[in-house]
Amino acid sequence: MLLDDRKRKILEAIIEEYNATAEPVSSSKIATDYGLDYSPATIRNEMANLEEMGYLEQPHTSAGRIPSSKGYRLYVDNIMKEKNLTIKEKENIDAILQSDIAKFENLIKEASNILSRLTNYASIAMGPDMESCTVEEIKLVKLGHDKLMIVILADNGIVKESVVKCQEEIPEDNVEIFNRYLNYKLRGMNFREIYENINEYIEKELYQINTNIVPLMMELNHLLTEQNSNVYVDGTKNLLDLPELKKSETLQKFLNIIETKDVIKELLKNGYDGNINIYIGQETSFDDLKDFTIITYKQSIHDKEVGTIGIIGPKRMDYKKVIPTIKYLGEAIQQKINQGGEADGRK
Amino acid sequence: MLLDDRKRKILEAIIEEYNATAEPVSSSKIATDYGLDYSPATIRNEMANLEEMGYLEQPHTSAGRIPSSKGYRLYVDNIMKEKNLTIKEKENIDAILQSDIAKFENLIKEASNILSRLTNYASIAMGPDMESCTVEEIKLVKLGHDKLMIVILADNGIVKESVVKCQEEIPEDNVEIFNRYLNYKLRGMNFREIYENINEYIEKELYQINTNIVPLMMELNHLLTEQNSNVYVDGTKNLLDLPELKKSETLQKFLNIIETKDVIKELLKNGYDGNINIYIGQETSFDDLKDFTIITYKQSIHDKEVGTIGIIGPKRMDYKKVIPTIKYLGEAIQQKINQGGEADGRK
DNA sequence: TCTTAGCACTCATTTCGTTCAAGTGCTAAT
DNA sequence: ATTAGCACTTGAACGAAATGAGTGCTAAGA
Repeated sequence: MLLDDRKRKILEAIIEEYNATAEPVSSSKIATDYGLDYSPATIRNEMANLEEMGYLEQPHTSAGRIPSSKGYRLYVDNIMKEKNLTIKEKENIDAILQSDIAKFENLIKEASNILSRLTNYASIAMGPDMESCTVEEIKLVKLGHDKLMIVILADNGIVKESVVKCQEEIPEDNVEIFNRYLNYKLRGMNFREIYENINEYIEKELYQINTNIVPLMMELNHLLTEQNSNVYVDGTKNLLDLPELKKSETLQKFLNIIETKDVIKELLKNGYDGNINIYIGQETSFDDLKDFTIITYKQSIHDKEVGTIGIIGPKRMDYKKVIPTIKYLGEAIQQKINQGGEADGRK
Repeated sequence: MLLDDRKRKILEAIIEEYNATAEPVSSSKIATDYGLDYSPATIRNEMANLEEMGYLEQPHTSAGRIPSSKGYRLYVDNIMKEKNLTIKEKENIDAILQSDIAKFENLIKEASNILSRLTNYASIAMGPDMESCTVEEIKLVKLGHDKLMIVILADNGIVKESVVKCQEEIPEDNVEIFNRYLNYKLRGMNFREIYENINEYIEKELYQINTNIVPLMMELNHLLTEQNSNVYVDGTKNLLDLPELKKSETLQKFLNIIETKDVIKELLKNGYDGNINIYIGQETSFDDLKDFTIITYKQSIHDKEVGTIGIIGPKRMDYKKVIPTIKYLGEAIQQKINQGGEADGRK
């Protein structure tokens, strides 16, 4: 069967109506309210066709139709026209991003928070996988009389740090020695390499100088292996009022996704076609996600992934608006990341 | 009416039964299963009395009784006997706390995570209010060619840090000057004092040396004012299966508490009688909390508050077990915090 | 050949009465 | 003071009937 223009128009109308009401859409509604000059009967025939083609679904025989994931996919890819952000909206986003957030993890969290407020869905954010990063610099900083802070600057610009409390005061010059030695040994090395091979060796070398190297190296190891890919979710609250979550079963499923985070992590890690990825309903094969859509935007610096932001909301999502929003924000952040990087340096 | 021993025994039995089943408890159940040598009719009379005294409630005329908040309060304060942790359980907790987590925020999060796993309820954690802290030390650390990390050690041992990306490379000796100057000016000063008064002055003084002082001071300000009292919630998932959350209305209320966090923040901040505080149901006057109990434990170093951990669960909570657990964990952490502080320093 | 009016049919939802069982409160006997 | 006995209350479960939204199909009209 051919997907002619009338079918597209009808599908579009159904999606728009369904997005607004979350109720199955009847033929008469489309016939009367959407300016298509056909009788309900004709619409009905077309709806039957669209269902046969997999773009619509029918909850039960005597109900209206709702868009299937395939229907939404078609809509997103071929039918809808993205609604550009107004200048006002853009200015808003720009303004929020003005402030100097240099610590990347914070930037990504902040961005995700903005996103959830902007879209009124829940937002998700995840740091990068650091395994393949290399060490650009290590610094040990003495704090007070008994604390040492380890700071690692990675080649993707991300800074990781942690504080170790020592048993006794460490002389300043010991710190200096550690510092030099660690940099000498570890600079340029891969995170994974370091914790797989070299640790024990260094520990032995430095143990004679100061036994406090032991907890220090433990913490260093911890810093290197620590999952940076923690998933942050924000704005869950936005979704709680959705009619699709009124059934406590769906709500449970949703909370399960949000709480366990494994599924989200999995999704955010993959992503194949460019920065922006859209997963509509059962496209992901995670059953719990079948009523939800996730849209992600991957951030990178010089081709190195540094994190991902995104939103999760009902399949019945305002794609026309949400997609441009996430794109704009994603690009704005991208620019902000690259800004000081090397390019213009203008503020 | 007098609260005699038999009444207490019956109340105890009812609470125990209700805690196990989450169903209204009938007189016959108590009479047969709880070794009280009375007939259902007698129990029934006593139940009526207990209700009159406010310790029990009746969902509707022909139902059994459930304990009221007042009933639970009496039970917790005067009736139940805390069930001491087994040696095994204590060892378990000790073992988990072994690892060297020096950054306080992480320690408190970790502790709350343990708590949620130990109790099977949701756990909450909150950092301290830093407003009244004083600066013990400030360090600026140069990272790479264009980044500066600001590190502040507060008098309660908490370390705060942030990274600023600069417009151009800052010479090592400028950093040194900043460092000395900031320490000279700010050491011993109160967080609030600093951001209220002195900032602008310093900025002027140092602007001539290097204009990058501007974003630096902005970030410093941000570090000082930043709400450290963020509330972390963990293990929400544990509660989702509870029968009391089967009604989507209660679930919504619960999620609202968890998401907005204001209520929790409020509670965690107050707390009047010692480290441990127990809020049972409507004792808090937050209506959404009326079906829940929150137990908190306040952590401090040398009388300075450094954070709070706690749990949130159904009113029908296993108090006998939970309270000793939270006490033990709280004290263990307390010890861990104080450990390196100045006392013995033994590992 | 495409469109549509008309109508029978399906099925979720609502409503209402009935039954059922759990559990109480009260009275009277012990 | 305790308790057996019994009437009474009430939520929950079940089923039948009514309701109504919306479809699918047929046959007539453009």
